[in-house]
Amino acid sequence: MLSKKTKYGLKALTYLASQEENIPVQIAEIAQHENISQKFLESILLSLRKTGFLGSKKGKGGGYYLIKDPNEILMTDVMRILEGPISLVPCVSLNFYEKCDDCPDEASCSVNKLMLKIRDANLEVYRNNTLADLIL
Amino acid sequence: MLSKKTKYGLKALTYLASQEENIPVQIAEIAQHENISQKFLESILLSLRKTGFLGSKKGKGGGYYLIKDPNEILMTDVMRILEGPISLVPCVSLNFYEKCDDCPDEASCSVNKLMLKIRDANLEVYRNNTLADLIL
DNA sequence: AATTATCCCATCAACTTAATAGAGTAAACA
DNA sequence: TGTTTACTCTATTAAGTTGATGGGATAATT
Repeated sequence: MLSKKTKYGLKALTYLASQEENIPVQIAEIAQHENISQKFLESILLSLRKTGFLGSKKGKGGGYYLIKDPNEILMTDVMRILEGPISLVPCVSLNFYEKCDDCPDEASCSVNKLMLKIRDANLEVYRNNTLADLIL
Repeated sequence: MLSKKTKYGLKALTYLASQEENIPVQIAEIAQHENISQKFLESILLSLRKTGFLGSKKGKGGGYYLIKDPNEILMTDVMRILEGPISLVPCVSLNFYEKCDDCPDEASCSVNKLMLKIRDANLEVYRNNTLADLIL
């Protein structure tokens, strides 16, 4: 299941992408428009800012705004920040590789085999979709 | 992340598929061979039996065995039993469809749009892989 | 009857998620 | 300069899920 964090994050990014560029949008406005708990959205936007997707401005007229062009925001990057590894199993992860503690040999592991295919299928989608593609 | 239930279930199925047909294999043997908690595996195999993948036999010489040919066991079916819906969001699920409570309109939802593509990509993999494909 | 191994109940600790509260900081404006 | 505005940060918490375990019931061999 997709976490609400990711769901909310994607919705917020989409909302920002549909706004005029570089005009800060307040958390409250996004939260209201997208039916999101404002406090929860706060922390999500913060993490998107810290990872270089968003800029922010404090005080009156402040808010969050996209830093990059929506065409250049890849879903691979967004998903890794919001949802974590794209792989369902660490032993097939490109960015978060880890050996499975219970598995003696990856080469002969049936789960590894299947999850490798799933990883590639998902990467294919995320790599070929930018934030711009999510806007109607 | 893939649940351990699914991981263990897949490993157990693979192990059974590599055995002689119709010869029951004991839980203990599978658990030992695949490094799985025996008690946990018990409940997994039980659910695979109740859903028509496995047969079982009690008493001495008992155990679990595959009912169908590995070539005819689709990963779509296995995954739905072990892991649940293939879709990451209920609003794009074929078998477990549900409207999102927070989303007023699916047609204009960016999450829906992306997750539809992910669902199709995953279905493509699971539909084209049988248990037989997992065996080396 | 005794042994073997599945069946099925119920419990439990650990972890994660989603949400909330509240105090701190920086910018704008009068 | 002081007040308002809105992001920043930490901490807490309720609820749910996961993975594991224990114990007894049931059925099939020997």
